[in-house]
Amino acid sequence: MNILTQQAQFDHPCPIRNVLHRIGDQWSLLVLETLSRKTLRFNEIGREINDISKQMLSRTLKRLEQDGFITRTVFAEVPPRVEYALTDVGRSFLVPMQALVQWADANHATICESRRQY
Amino acid sequence: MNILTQQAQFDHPCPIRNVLHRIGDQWSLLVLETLSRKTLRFNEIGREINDISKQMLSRTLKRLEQDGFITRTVFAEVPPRVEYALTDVGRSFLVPMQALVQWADANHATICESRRQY
DNA sequence: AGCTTTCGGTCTACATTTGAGACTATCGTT
DNA sequence: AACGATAGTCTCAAATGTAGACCGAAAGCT
Repeated sequence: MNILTQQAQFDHPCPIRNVLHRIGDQWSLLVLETLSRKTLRFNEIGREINDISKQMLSRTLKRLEQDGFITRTVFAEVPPRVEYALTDVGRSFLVPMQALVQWADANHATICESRRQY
Repeated sequence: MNILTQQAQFDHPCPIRNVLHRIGDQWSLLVLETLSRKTLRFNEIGREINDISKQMLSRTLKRLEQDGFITRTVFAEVPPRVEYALTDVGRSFLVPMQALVQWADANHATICESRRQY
């Protein structure tokens, strides 16, 4: 039993593993990285990521909002405008996230070589 | 288009996004964290994580091995013994990963509170 | 002697998640 | 008058994940 599992197995509502499970899905990191530069609208995020379906973008944004990483602001206009922006929590998350991205950047050549040799 | 997407969309074999996609799955971080303390056998890892299926453990270990994060050593014994250990690359990955874990630890109460309020 | 457990997986059948694309209503442009 | 943009939701099909049976040989227990 490690730090990631010790609470999850007792169905605690909020173990570390729970947190990592959210950010460790297919799209969350990508969305947060996209929002790290500036506030964006729904379709703008979709166009940046380029291969995310509307459904998954919608779900991912909703969960990130629930968890307090981002805010969702609706403007009463037609056509509708909805803007997504990082919260303080979201911005503080960028620090460890960018360390990860940098590691990936520095090591991806090595990893690809490893895959090729396999 | 951001740093994570710019190469993936051109089907480059090894963009940063490719790397993060692997580690950003359901189980990879958990397995790496489990192996961070010591070398373990297949079923030992399964018991530590506790709620991973054998199939996913098998697949996850195979991909981590392909990508060069871990080594797989088979001992010609009966019953069989197969040991998994971190490589240098795997160990270097622990640095940014543990920063993430610490962030999750420090912020999970806030996140849970945010979920509750939603 | 015979039964159970263990090892590291693979296989199959079922459940859950994801993706592609249609659909919504309103307004500005052509 | 038709078209596209807006932010989503809905439905159906495809992909992915889970649970549990199964494998063969050996060691431990009764």
